[in-house]
Amino acid sequence: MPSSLDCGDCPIRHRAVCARCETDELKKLEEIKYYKTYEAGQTVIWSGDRMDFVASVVSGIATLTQTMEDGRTQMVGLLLPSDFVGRPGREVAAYNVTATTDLLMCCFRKRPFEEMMLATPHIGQRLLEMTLDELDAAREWMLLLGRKTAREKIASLLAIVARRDASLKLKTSSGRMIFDLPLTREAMADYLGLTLETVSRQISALKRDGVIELQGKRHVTVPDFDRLLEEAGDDSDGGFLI
Amino acid sequence: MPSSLDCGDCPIRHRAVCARCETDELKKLEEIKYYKTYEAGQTVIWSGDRMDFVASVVSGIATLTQTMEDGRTQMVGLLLPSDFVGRPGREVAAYNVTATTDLLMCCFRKRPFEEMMLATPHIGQRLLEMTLDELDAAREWMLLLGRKTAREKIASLLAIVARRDASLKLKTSSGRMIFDLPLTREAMADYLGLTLETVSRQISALKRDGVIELQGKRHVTVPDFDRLLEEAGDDSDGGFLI
DNA sequence: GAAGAACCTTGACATAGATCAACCGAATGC
DNA sequence: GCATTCGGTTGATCTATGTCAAGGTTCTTC
Repeated sequence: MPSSLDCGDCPIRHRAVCARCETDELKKLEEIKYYKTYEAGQTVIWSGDRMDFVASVVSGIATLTQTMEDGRTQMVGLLLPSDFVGRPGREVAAYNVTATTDLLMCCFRKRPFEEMMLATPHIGQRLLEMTLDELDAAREWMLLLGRKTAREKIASLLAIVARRDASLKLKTSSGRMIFDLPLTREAMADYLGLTLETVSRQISALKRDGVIELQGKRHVTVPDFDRLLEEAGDDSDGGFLI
Repeated sequence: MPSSLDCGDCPIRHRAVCARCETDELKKLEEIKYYKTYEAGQTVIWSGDRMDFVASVVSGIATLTQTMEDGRTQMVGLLLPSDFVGRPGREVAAYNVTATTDLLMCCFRKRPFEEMMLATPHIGQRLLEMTLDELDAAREWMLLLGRKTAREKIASLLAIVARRDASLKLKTSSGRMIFDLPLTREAMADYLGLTLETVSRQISALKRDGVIELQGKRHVTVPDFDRLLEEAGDDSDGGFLI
């Protein structure tokens, strides 16, 4: 059924690279697109591999990671529905891309996509906007990695996931919030520049202190979102606009 | 004299946002541009302030920093000649921008620049390219912040500065390299997510181990660039293409 | 329903880097 | 010429987080 999806019915229609496209532009995109699925845990691309497509995440979650020769790994991107993968003009993948849940991607062969970008300013404009947003997120993340304590890192991650989840469900980010963690403790550690043991301990500590409640390992209840933000060390003024 | 600079003679002509512009496009840009200078140490903008211009760094160095309420600060961008400051479509600065050396900026009032961007695809195209480069750099930096040791962080910073300096002088990045550090120990600490004491100690250690030589506090000689890269823990294959 | 395999938690201990503090040298100001 | 400030170095000590190790749940597979 994925291969029959019509752009008009696409769940990420208004947020992805194609968000600004007119119907005729969409029709052209439709001609060069194809769908691809990956199972949870599967690798989408290895860093250094030739990559002859770019893509949008339609559903599911993927991660971008970098690794050092000795195996230390750092997540450098968390790809959620509507996020874009790949770089026009680049031949080779710069990061490992891994599906952390079952994943559906809307792919475009690179060459035709690049040509369309030149012919269709709307695509480039939207991609610029999305890239600037990602750059802002990366900079927020740099503050987290460089200066926050382990507890603040965990609280920040929980706040980010909570907010994203709320925005998907069109709810406000305040008061009591309930959501599922889409990441293992290890993936969280890779996101936060910690070890998985420290992640586990700090989650236990936040639970003990009543900042969060847990049902199982992944299902989280935040009784008071403002309290969580305090723990994250973020400026109270909100920050993230997404 | 800055205000009389002609785009044709501009030192960053072929690397800045205007790099792809044709002569007639350049002429239009020339009408809305103005120059501004800042002294070393001066703040260009405070995070949260209204910002009614965007700009290119023409000469000198500036930093982008984020701070937490309690004063912890993390550098999230190092702006070198040709780098772009500000975000089209954003009213308010998201970061502190500080001149670390005397600084010359080529400014455009935001509104006219945004209009030109819509009318002139070359500008948006180039800005996209530059933003993607910055995102890659930010991700490299995230690996550094999250996973590298203090010694590797210092070595990485030295390698980055060395490479940038070499590319300015149109030299190759290998063998013996000599350059000046454009940052204080404190600014390096803010870049690397360390304290200035740790920076100082690790620089002394690299010196003791013969990885670098120092003349004064800022003038650095790297006898063997490959050795430095090993210390940085980077994949031997180079990485940075700039 | 036993045996693995993931995934997670917790404890004991080690250590890299932070913190606190003293001091140095070169500018800068009076 | 003396005092002050700024940027930097180095030492002693503390601590947050990493490392190593054991054990617990839950789910899958046979």
